[in-house]
Amino acid sequence: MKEGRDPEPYLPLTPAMFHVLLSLADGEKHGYGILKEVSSRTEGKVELSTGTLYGIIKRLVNEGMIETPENRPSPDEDDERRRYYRLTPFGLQVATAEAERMEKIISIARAKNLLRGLETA
Amino acid sequence: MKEGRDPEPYLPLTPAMFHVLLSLADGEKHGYGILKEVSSRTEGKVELSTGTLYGIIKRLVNEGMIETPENRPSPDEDDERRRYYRLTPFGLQVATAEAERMEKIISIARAKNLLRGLETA
DNA sequence: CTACATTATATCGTCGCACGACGTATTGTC
DNA sequence: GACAATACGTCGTGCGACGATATAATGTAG
Repeated sequence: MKEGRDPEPYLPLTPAMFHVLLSLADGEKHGYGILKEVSSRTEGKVELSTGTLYGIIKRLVNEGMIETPENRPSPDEDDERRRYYRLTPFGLQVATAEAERMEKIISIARAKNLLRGLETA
Repeated sequence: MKEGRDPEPYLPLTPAMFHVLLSLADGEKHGYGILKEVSSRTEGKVELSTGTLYGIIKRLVNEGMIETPENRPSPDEDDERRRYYRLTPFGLQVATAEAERMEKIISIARAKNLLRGLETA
């Protein structure tokens, strides 16, 4: 069976960190692009500051959860200033583990009637 | 319509804080009882230290999310040492808002294929 | 009866992290 | 030519989690 690093010690992720991983989950992006994706995805509710973002990126790279792809995008639509990042397999594992952790908490919240049930119609 | 305080500025809750509110969502408990409930509910994965717990309790009381009930439990099964806490209506609102926030993130994670879909059978 | 574990509450110091402020530079628009 | 937007980054502050530590009552095993 696939035995990589254990994601557990990294949980729970901070909300900001999870937003960044989530943002990269469907394709590589550059820093500023992550900022904009998170903002639009959350309807402007989550506005990561650059201080938050670049600190997180540094840590994620150090921990091997994201990496910089070697090949630049098609040279015509490239921007020299941009630095791209993508999830590593381990980064994906951590993000998935965090999502599963949240799912469990949600089901408890549901059991305690904090949320409408799935079929309470 | 019911117009109380807005829970939004308090979100996202820290995982530890949410665990405490969640613990009180189905009835009042005392500090040590919260510790044990969280531990058993999470299968020992979340072990709040007393430093974490009593700091959180202090803040939650200050912010009006929890309160101490005036009446002690039936005097035979009481323990003088215990201090009980219960959710205020506002505390319930905040916990619910946090649960809803998590639900949204989970649905995004699902959309990006981080979790098995509901009907992927 | 005397240790030791458990129950129970509380404080303190450290460290990690989010965040706003600031800084620099390029590109695009009015 | 000015200003907004794009894009990267650092630094200081402050809050919060957590382990360590303290205190004390109760319950249990030897």
